[in-house]
Amino acid sequence: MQLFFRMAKNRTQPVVRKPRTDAQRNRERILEVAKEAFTRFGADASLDDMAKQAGVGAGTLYRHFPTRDALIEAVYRGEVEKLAAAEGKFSETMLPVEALRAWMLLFVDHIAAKQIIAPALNSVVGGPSKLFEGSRSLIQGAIDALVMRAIKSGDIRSDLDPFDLLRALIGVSHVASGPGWQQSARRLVDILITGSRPVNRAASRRPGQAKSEGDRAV
Amino acid sequence: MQLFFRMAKNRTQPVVRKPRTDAQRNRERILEVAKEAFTRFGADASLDDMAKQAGVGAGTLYRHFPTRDALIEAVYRGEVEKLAAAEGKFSETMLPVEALRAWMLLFVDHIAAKQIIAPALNSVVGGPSKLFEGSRSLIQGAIDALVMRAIKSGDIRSDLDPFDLLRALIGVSHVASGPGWQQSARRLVDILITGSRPVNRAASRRPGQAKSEGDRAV
DNA sequence: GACTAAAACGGAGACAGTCTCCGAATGCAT
DNA sequence: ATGCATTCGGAGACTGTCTCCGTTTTAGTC
Repeated sequence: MQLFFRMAKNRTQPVVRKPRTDAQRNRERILEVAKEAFTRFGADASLDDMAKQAGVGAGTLYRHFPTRDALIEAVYRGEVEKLAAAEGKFSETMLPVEALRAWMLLFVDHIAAKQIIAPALNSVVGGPSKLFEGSRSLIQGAIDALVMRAIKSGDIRSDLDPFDLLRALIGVSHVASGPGWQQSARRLVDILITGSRPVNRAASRRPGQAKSEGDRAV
Repeated sequence: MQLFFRMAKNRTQPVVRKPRTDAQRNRERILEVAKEAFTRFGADASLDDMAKQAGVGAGTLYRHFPTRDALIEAVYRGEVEKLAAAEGKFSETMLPVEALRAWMLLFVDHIAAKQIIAPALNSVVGGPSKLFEGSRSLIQGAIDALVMRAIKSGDIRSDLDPFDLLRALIGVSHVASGPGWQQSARRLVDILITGSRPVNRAASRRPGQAKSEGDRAV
């Protein structure tokens, strides 16, 4: 009976072995060290150094995480998941626009604070890279839901593409350095929200232009 | 007498020699090759390869441009200068907001099109790097002028920090990849402009929130 | 035109980081 | 206890950065 069961398993997947404990342990130590190293030395800290630091060979590190990006994603997947989870909470307890605003601010706080992830996130919106596919869908799902709700409530223009906002957020996260970047980021989020409101509720352009006619001299 | 004259010269500046023609020629060939290489292979194209391509030794390249950033700045200084010049033209011929919008779009077109420059521009808003100091002041001057004028005309909120907009633009430039980024960038510029209009002319928030109360279910 | 000091050249090589390969070690399943 | 799939780990090939210094070139002078 038991044998039969295993054979059935072997059909679908080669073998379903429990992952070796040392492999698991090494993986976690690498992640720990990597997080430390990335925040200390930036996105291009030496991978070989991390391996040494974690007490494993370079081969081990590269087997677990074939590329630098893969390692970065693994390190920060936790943050991404928190972010995705926050969407649900905000949507339940806040008004549509405010939920969107709160989530955007959280994005800036969580992501931009770890400068390392921002460059890597580019592959989310752009590159041919298939890495970050998991993170991408999580984030995309969250912002899609928030924007949809805000559009339905009438607080956000119906022609707003959530992906545009995501691009903008990643952009803002990119420049997360220099004095006062956090304040600046918050102001930018407000600007983005304001700029995403429906036209009839936002500026009526014609009067604005007409009025400015008198002020040509500067 | 002549000797005397030369000695006098030596006091102020070691010697005022005309720059060697080969140095000048090599410098230009390096720039040419570098532009090509950066656009073909991205920001981390091999510098040694460029040297070889330009028919000079690595030492020569590094003497002219001590760091990668220095080379990048030199390559794209032309673009930056065009951008700064455009500010004056726009300010003279267009209404304040429209000038600002046009310049922002030009920024996206000129800068974001060369993906290479965006990462380097980070040092403009952030890093301790003293490179790009020249470019920084040019760009900053342009956007300062545009925003000031738009504020005076009443079309833009008076508490808008031009530096915030600059940050946002650089951010947008950062994500200049993937399908349709150019359209997306244009939409984002519009959103930023709209979001920067004075509050009394933009959305009045309270009614918006009140109205949204009825739409909690989503 | 020949001379000379200053400047520029250029490539060998030291160094650092990435990534692979494969013999040795390990632990899961029986 | 044992076999074998899986993992380990580090030597080493490779690539790119940047420096050093002997050699070459040139502007300015006589």
